[in-house]
Amino acid sequence: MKRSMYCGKVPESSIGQEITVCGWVHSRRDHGGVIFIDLRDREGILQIVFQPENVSVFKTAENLRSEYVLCVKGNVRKRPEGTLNSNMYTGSIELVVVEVEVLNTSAMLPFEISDYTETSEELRLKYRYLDLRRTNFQRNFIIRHKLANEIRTFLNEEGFLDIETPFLTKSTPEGARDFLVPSRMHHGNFFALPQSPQIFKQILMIAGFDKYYQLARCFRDEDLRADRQLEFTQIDLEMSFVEEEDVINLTERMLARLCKSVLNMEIKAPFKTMTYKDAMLRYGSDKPDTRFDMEIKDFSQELKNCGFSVFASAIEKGGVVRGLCIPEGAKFSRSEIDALTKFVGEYGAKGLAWMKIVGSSAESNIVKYFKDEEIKTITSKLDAKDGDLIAFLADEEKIVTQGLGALRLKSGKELGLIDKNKFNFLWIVDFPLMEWSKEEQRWQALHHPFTAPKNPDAINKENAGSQKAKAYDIILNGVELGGGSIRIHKSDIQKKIFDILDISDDSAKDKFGFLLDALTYGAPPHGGIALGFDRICALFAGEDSIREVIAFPKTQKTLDPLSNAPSQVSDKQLQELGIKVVSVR
RNA sequence: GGGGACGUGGUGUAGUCUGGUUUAACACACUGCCCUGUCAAGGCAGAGACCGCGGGUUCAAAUCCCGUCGUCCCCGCCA
Repeated sequence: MKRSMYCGKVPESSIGQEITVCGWVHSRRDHGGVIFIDLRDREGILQIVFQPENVSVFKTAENLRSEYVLCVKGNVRKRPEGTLNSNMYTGSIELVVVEVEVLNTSAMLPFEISDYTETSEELRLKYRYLDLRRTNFQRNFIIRHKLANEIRTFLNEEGFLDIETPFLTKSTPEGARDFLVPSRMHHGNFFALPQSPQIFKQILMIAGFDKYYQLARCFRDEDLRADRQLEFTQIDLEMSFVEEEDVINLTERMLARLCKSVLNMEIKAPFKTMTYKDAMLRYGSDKPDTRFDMEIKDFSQELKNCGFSVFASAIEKGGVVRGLCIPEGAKFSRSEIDALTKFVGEYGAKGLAWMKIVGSSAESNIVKYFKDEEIKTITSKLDAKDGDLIAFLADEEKIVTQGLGALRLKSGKELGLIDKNKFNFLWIVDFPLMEWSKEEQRWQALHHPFTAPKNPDAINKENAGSQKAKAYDIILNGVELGGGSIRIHKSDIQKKIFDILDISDDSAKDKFGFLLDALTYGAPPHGGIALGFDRICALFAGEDSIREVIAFPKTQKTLDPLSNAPSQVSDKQLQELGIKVVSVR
């Protein structure tokens, strides 16, 4: 018997035909005199009917169990009146068995392959091949494939060339921790797996390829989160002879096309744009979720002379006072407010000041320190209404921004203010080029040190903090999909930037010398963007974690329960690589 | 490196706060039987866990304490 169709794709028009399908026993409903099997393949489910007239086939059906693999030949027919299932594509038809072959049996499953129960992720990952049989996974990876395919088609049409860059590259200690690969031929030397193809794609521009793209695997040896894995895929692209708006425009057209072709969703371009400064001030985040309002307001001017010493002194020390109105928060109990205080404490806030709005007045232990007009300013600026809670943070700007930003997001989620059907794309622009690192006492690039300044002639060590970058991040529903920039294409400017970043000539030469050299041989103006492909897949599939769109992910402790990686290696292997294990933690 | 939540038959959970009524409960899955229109099928019967692991307190521990391991979430980190 040879398969002629996918179970999930049998059309109503095939009624009356004899077809052959293959798949897994999804469920079995034995009525004694008639047995139904839901046969599942990657496209969906088809109901198979076994009737007692066909004695040998019926006997086989009585012994079928979950996840047995079958090949079934039968006749497609319309289901009898009143037995239609409108929840499935094949719900109006069924296959009456003529012949069945059991291709394989299955042991009892370690967990149910059901859309109705959640199993621990550890177990699911250990038996990933079973987990991946779930219909939502089959759907997720079809979406992932469609997205990848559509991206390639789009970029090909736009004249981009898909060029591979190496996995075995040079370690560049700026940025994330590298995965190191020991060199057998050169003991004591190491390759690094790429954190991104950044330098190579710039060199491809210098080489004249003009438009490059790659669905590039990247590696970062950092701690994991729901949206981070050790290895991940990014849509990496670079273009020559362009400015910011060219890359932005291309990205918008690509994303709008993905929405249309994969989700059948119309997205209007151009997308909204917000400056970095605005995003941090109003949303407390460089990746604001604009699906709900709840904007943060600054009171550093209005309250600098207020009677509440915590606020006044914070402002005097150069900090800020900002507030957030949580709708219907006045009903929060003391312990609920304590929990909020603890929550903002995770971001360094030493306390949380609050006022409950009851009727038209404010109530709390700090209200007495404020003049009536100050309260009025606060409530009107925040548009606070009866029953709301106003939360304030007073501290250095970074702590206030992060704390209120996180509180806004948490409250928005918990109060159900987020419309899950919205797809809000947003560009963040006008990024600072550098920020001061207190730990290292030096300037650090906000994106990376190859990002072009808006005004390269004006920049110096004194004004570096106020300089803007030709950089842009694309945000979707509060998730950073990716970012890019126009790069520096002149070696003198690149040297100047390294100088301001306190990367010495020797060190720059050692780390990035090959790029600096390349910039001296006719580098064209160029720029690009890198988008997190896994995050895009997760958002398009409606998943919260990128692990749901990656076939074989690692656990949070960076283990693979399926293969048991990482694992110890033999002494012989280590010897060949010239590696001595000094201590084992 | 730090904070939090969780860990109970194959799976998902209840029981833990307030130790004893527990012979550890329920649902699903599993095994057997019944059933000709179900679709998260139904009915009857059955098997299956010394409650992550180690130690302690107590007459008595799934329950309290200490330690440890594992998973997830968050902070740091992720140019």
